[in-house]
Amino acid sequence: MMTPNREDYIKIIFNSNQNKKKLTNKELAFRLSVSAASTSEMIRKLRVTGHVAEGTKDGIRLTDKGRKEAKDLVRKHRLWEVFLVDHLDYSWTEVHADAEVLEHVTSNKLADRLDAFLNNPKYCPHGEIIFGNVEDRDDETIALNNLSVNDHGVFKRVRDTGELLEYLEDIKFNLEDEFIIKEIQQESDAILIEVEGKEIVVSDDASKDIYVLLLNS
Amino acid sequence: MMTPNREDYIKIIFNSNQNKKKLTNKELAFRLSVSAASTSEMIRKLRVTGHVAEGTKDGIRLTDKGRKEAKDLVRKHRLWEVFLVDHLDYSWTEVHADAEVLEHVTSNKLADRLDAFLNNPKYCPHGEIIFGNVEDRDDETIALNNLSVNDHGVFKRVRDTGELLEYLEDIKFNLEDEFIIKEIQQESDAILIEVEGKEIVVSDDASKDIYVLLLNS
DNA sequence: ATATGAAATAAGGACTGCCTAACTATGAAG
DNA sequence: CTTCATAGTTAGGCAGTCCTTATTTCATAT
Repeated sequence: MMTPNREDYIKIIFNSNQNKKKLTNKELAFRLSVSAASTSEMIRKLRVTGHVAEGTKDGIRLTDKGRKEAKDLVRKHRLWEVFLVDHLDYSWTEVHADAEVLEHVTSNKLADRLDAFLNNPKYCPHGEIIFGNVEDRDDETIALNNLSVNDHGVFKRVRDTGELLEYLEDIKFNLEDEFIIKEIQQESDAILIEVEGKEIVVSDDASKDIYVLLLNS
Repeated sequence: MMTPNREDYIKIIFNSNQNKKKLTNKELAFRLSVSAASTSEMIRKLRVTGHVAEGTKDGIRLTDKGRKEAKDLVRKHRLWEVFLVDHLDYSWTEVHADAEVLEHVTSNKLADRLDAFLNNPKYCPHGEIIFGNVEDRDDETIALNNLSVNDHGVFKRVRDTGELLEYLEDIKFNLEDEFIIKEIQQESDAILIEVEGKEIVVSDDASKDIYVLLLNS
């Protein structure tokens, strides 16, 4: 009944719902690189199985059942990421591919045991919360692009979007590092940051995917 | 191209080939609980992909390519078993189900890293060798049913067949335990064994799946 | 030489998941 | 309020996997 494919649909819907963005059919199709007809059809099926809510005005939304399943998957994905990084020497750019397939074949027992083995981690290597161990972030992180010169804070979370991670790895960026904003460049809005004694430049685009905890305010 | 299903076919063929048993279409169908037509069809496909040898007289046999793939899978399966038992507190009766699905989604990178993490184990929890770390057993194990009264030896390997494992778990049987044959019962051929100060009875049937290293000779 | 059982083939069914093309609904601009 | 563009749905179909039963072919032991 639930296939990896259907699970991927559910995860994307969950993600959008979390971000309070109204998820349209078109957007979903785009994200999955399939036609709008395909998503219409799949959404219909997922309504039948009770994962996607019926007749909503505010875009495609999950039911409680669908949300539970999505959280389960995300939890498993992130637990595997922790394992891969902490114990198998994966870098944070490498983890995604393996975690992605593992999550779909992970029984609840396995997830629970893995969780215990990892000492119930609260965050994955990218700083995302692990459901079950934390329900919501207990700190108020905001995207880096909202900061001003002289603001200082600490990196807490990076949205997992391939290229960004590679760049951050290159410049030896680490979560929990403290930083201070030195300059925000004209035109580009790129941000010059001092962190751990070195200066790095983060493009405006990238800065939207880096979440920080502000320490001055 | 390779699906978990096809991989299961290959594993079964590999297993039979290892045991030098001529594998017939019928036997394969029986083991997979499908019709003979299904296996005929699948074998045809696996010949096309170069996994199963063409026109063999001695039953269905793998090609080098097929054998390599089977060994890979078996290796992954057993590595996961070691992980589950050694680090996630699985009992040896529990490991099979999870290892079975994990093996199909395990990249070579993941397998290698896991292998290193586990310190290149030579044997899985049932005493089977892990390819890559050992190519063949270096000891001469024989099935328990070949022994005579007063023979003594050490348990080395148990064929993974569900019920047997549960029974052995019940009686706190462990690999590497030393034992001595006290008695072989009339009629039933059941074997009375003394091991770790306690006496256990192993049915003739079960004894064929327990492999030991003989210490007296 | 033939009967028997094994294996292969033919034909088709149930799924999943995708597509294009056509149609319908919706909502914003005139 | 109508119109027009865009979003969404439905219909019909295709490819792929894996299975089935029914039938044919093949090998071999008597």
